[in-house]
Amino acid sequence: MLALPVEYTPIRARTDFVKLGETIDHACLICDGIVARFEQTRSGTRQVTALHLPGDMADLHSVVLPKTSWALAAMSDVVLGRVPHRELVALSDRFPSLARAFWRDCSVDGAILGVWSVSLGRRAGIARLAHLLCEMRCRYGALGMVVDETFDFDLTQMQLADVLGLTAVHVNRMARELRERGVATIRNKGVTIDDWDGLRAVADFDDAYLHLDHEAAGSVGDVIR
Amino acid sequence: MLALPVEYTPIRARTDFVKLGETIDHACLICDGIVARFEQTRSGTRQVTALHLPGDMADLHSVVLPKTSWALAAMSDVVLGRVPHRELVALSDRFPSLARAFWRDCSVDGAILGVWSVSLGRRAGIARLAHLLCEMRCRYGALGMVVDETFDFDLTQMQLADVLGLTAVHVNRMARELRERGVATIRNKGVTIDDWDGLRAVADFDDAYLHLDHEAAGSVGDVIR
DNA sequence: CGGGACTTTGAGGTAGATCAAAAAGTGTGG
DNA sequence: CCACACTTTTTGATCTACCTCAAAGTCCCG
Repeated sequence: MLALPVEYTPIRARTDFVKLGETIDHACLICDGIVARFEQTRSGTRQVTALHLPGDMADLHSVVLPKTSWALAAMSDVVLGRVPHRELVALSDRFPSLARAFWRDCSVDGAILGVWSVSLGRRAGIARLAHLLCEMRCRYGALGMVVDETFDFDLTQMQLADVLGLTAVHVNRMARELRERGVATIRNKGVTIDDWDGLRAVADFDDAYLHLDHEAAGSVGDVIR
Repeated sequence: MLALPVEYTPIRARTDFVKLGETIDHACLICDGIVARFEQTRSGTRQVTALHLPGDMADLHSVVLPKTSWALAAMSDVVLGRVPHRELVALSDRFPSLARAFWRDCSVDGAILGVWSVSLGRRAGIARLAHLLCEMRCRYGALGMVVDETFDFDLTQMQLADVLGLTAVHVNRMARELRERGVATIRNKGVTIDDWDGLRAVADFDDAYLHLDHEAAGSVGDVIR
């Protein structure tokens, strides 16, 4: 259906490849790896506001808001597909249903961020970490990337801290706690869910907000590839 | 331009008028008052994820995600304009630029939520409150509703606590602190900014994320009215 | 084999929670 | 216009989750 001129670019782990306040003319499709959207305070501490997995468009909203109010960082080695805004605008002009798919994608992004806000504002550290693992289990699951209740989610504890609004030291202790409770194990190169129901209970997790049930349409990434 | 069939409905203060998990067929334009979007944990504590002022569409994303993963509550007496999804879909089908305006509106909503997440995850209570006041000052300002550095922002401290991810007791102490530092005064029926630069410094505030500069297009509410 | 990044553990400090109760508003009916 | 009930604000005292600082242990890569 769509032969878009996607420009593939490899990005090294821990590179900030979109800066705050830049005006950009393309959107980033994640082909491989993990990308974090983040912002920071004046003192320099970071808060990650989204994690993007393969198939996600990391900054589809940049099509309608080309001046960024956030930045993007590669959490692992990443392969990016850069899609010009121009093409996406043309496409959304021609196909209203596609325009709505883009709009929907940005809305799901917002729904996820809403749930993260609840974690940041109202959940204890242990539940925040558990909740993140639940979400990642579901999202990797939808990509068919969970084998034996194990998936490759390889962030350093410092990176996790920036996602969870905690310090690396506290993340370490919470990870130990989850391991000792027998619900999940965070290892180098991969997370294993040892007790899904137990983990969900700790996290107070309900997957409805991920909107993974979407009738056949799949992700925006699917449409483009 | 657009004579949409808007159904006006008054809502009493502190009513939850859209429930979690509902499937809705209309979007809510705020004509008067303040509406909070919120979610809650199993234990019942709430986290507000957006505040909507007059002219805002509180749940434009429901057009593309009709099954809610959040709820709406009236923080004050509110006048709502209900707009059928059907009409908005028809409109976005016919006018691609309007579809993009809706998409943009949802993206700004996401940008604001991102900044709130940074506050929740990385800022101390005093800065969170200061940041919220800065944002409200800017948003009410854009509506022409700030007179003498004072605007009508009348939430109880418990409601503020649900926005800021704090307890009401702590909000009270932080409000006192801001008053004692001479930067802002929270009073019944209204907030006064006593020292804008001072408040901004406490908050670490930069208004770029609000995207208030939009070239003439104005808010989605403007388009509909 | 050596150096740098990451993880793990410990000890002590603090922002904010929790619990409790008094003071100040606000609205209602008589 | 007052009395009463109810909500909201304010203040105090104590507790705890999480931070900070520091150092040792582990892993990884050249």
